[in-house]
This record gives sequence, structure tokens and C-alpha cells, in this order.
Amino acid sequence: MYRLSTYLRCLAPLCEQATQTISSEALAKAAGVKPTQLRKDLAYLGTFGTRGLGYDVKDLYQQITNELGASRLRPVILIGLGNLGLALLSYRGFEKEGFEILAAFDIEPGRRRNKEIKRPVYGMNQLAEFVRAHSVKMAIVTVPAEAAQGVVNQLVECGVLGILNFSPVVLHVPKNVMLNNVNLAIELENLSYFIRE
Amino acid sequence: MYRLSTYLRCLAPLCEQATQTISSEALAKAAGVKPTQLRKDLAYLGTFGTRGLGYDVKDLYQQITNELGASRLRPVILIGLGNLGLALLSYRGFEKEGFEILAAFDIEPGRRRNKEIKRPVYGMNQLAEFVRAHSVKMAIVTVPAEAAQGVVNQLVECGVLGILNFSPVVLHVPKNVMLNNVNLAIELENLSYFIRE
DNA sequence: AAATGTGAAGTTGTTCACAGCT
DNA sequence: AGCTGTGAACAACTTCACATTT
Repeated sequence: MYRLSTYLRCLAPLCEQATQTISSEALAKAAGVKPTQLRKDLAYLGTFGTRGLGYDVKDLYQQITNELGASRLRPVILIGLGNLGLALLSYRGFEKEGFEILAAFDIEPGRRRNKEIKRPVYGMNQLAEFVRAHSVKMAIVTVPAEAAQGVVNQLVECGVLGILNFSPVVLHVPKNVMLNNVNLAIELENLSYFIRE
Repeated sequence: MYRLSTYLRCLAPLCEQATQTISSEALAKAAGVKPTQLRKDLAYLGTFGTRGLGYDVKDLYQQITNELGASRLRPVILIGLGNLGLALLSYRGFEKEGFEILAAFDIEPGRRRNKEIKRPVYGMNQLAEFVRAHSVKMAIVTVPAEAAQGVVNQLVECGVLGILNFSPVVLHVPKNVMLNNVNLAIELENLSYFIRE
């Protein structure tokens, strides 16, 4: 569930300090949620704190890590090396959470980009082979809107099961494929909607 | 509400074609939602379609545009010119939805960035003045995690009411300020969580 | 006949209140 | 006494079923 990574991030610094235990109230405050919600979330994982005391920091950290499957490094590929794609390639946050962008794909792999790229860049014709060879299950899509559905079809075809899409279009995928949309303009729209004076 | 911009995007191409009218079923399919949900959403806006026929495309487009307040160009500023900040600066999607990034701010405004920037870049000391002078109400924050809360405090201080935050930290703002978080790692995390075999 | 608008039912997620450990 | 775990109340959102209009 989407709040777990937040809890994990709040827990990390405490883990390094010698903090043994934390109450739901304190952690909830740090994470910006209600204590009861935090407890419900953790209870759902079968996590057990100690009544009258709180949760063991290290133990809790470990349990959430397990639940998220973040113990192993999860491979991802990125399709579309425009401005946004390039920025995401060098975004440190992904690896901090246990993801590794193995490679990038673009229709113009050799195009001059004014920045040194730290990952291999392939043409779209090599997609299928790469995905199968590395059993890639997740992809980040940052191609132009017109190209997005085509790319997604290819990915699905190759066996990719999770797609994080940044193109501002409604995409269609089979039921067994999970599609997660990030639409930057819509995020701004939401703000805008709530602050009109 | 967050689905309205999707409807708008689906409607736009129909508007240009001479399509007079569209049924909730057709539009819902294009937008990837259930027809009943679409109708509820539109009914909530007080929009009226014609029974037996559908909705008038142009009229609907206009009503949603009004509701979103997208008729005027809404000014935004961007704080933090790292990789992601730069990418967002040249992201065309914002202006397509009626937002204009007026300027960018950074602690090192003069830093060499290997890309031509089309907006003025100022130092943080000029933030307050600029925000007041242009009555900016929205800001996009793409600074490093450590700096985020400080920057947000400054923004709130200056009177900014809506903040779109990309830093992976839990930020605290007064109740009258709307904070919208985009955490790229969490989006991937969600995918990952649902596709484990 | 076709398609909307909407009350009612269903579903999901959040908060409360408090019993029960330590 | 302090703090967790959880059933029950509550709230928000989604879907259904169908009466109603063109």
C-alpha cells in the first residue's frame, strides 16, 4: 500500500540512530497521518508492536521492507529519452528505494543528448530481446503522447507487468498488467482547482 | 476533481472534428472510466446532456474548462533547477493545460546547465519580491529533500497557496495551503507491490 | 429506442472508542 | 499508566437499477 514507503522513509533515520522503539503517535506525526491509521496499516501486515511501549524500530523497518519486496534490487527499464526521461535516468530516488534502471530505449538511440548518460541506450528493436533476457517486469514510459499506446502494447507483448506512464493519454492494458499514471499537468490542475480565491 | 482534465483531453480532438454530440458511454470508454461514473461527475457540475442523445461536445468542453478555471492562464513558479526541474521547465504539457511557468529559482541561479533555458532564473533571495509582484499562487518544488521544508516555509510565507512537491519527504504546511506530493519512487513501489509473481 | 439523471445499494477507506496487553 | 489492536461507526466514493426525458 502506498503509505508504506513513507513509513519506511521516516523510519530510516531512526534506524541509524540508536532509537530502539517508536510509538504509533510519533511515527504517524512524522509521516503525516493519524495514529489510528498507522496502526491499522501495520496491523494489516500482521506486524506486532508492544502495548504500552510501541514498535521496535529495526524490526518494523525490516517487516515493511519485506512487505514491499524491497529487499532485492528490482530491475526497471525506461522508454523514451526526452527531457523527462533523461531526468528520471539520473534521479537518485529510485535506487534509494531499491530500483535499478537497467537500460533506456528510444527510437533514436544515437541522438545527441547534451548530458552524459550512465546507462546503455538501445533502439526499440532491441526491446523484446532485452526484456526477455533480463526478465524485466517493470517499465517507465516517457514517450510523446502519440507514441505511448504503441510502446505500451510492445511492452505488454514482451511480458512487462507493470508500467509507470508519464504520457498524458489514457492508455489501455490487459487486466493482468498494472498501469500507473503520473500526469504532471493534472497534479497542477488539482492544486489550481482548490486554491481559487 | 481529478478526472475532469482527463475528460477535457478526450474531448479536445472531438471538438476540432465536427462531432456535435457524444454519449456518456463513448466518452467514458475514451477516458477509461465507467459510464455511470462519468454521468455522476458531470451531473455534479450541473451539466446537462440531452436524454436519448448525449452531451453537446462544444458545450461540455466549455463547461469543464470553466469549472477547472482553465480559461485564464495560471502563473506558476518552479523552485530547484536540478535535472528534474530542468525537465519540467521544458515540459510542454503544462502550457497545454493552461499553466505558465513564469520563472525558476535556485540557490545557484548562475550555475552552468548544459541546456538553453527559456525562462528567467533567479536566486532565492528574489523569491519573495517576485511572488508578491506577480501574485503567484502556485509553485513546483524540485529541490533536494533536505532543502524542501525550508523552501516550502518560504513559499508559504510569501503567500503561495498551492505547492506541487517532488521531494521525497513529508512536508508540513498550514491548513489553508494545499500540498500535492508526487513521489516517483512511491509510484514505482506501487507497481512493484502488485506484480510480484 | 436511446441515453441521461439519480436514489439506493454496495464498496472501500478512515476515524472513533475502548478493551486488553505489558 | 501507556500504548497497541480492533470492532463498530462513519465518510467518501463507486456502481447498480430504473424512472424519465427527448
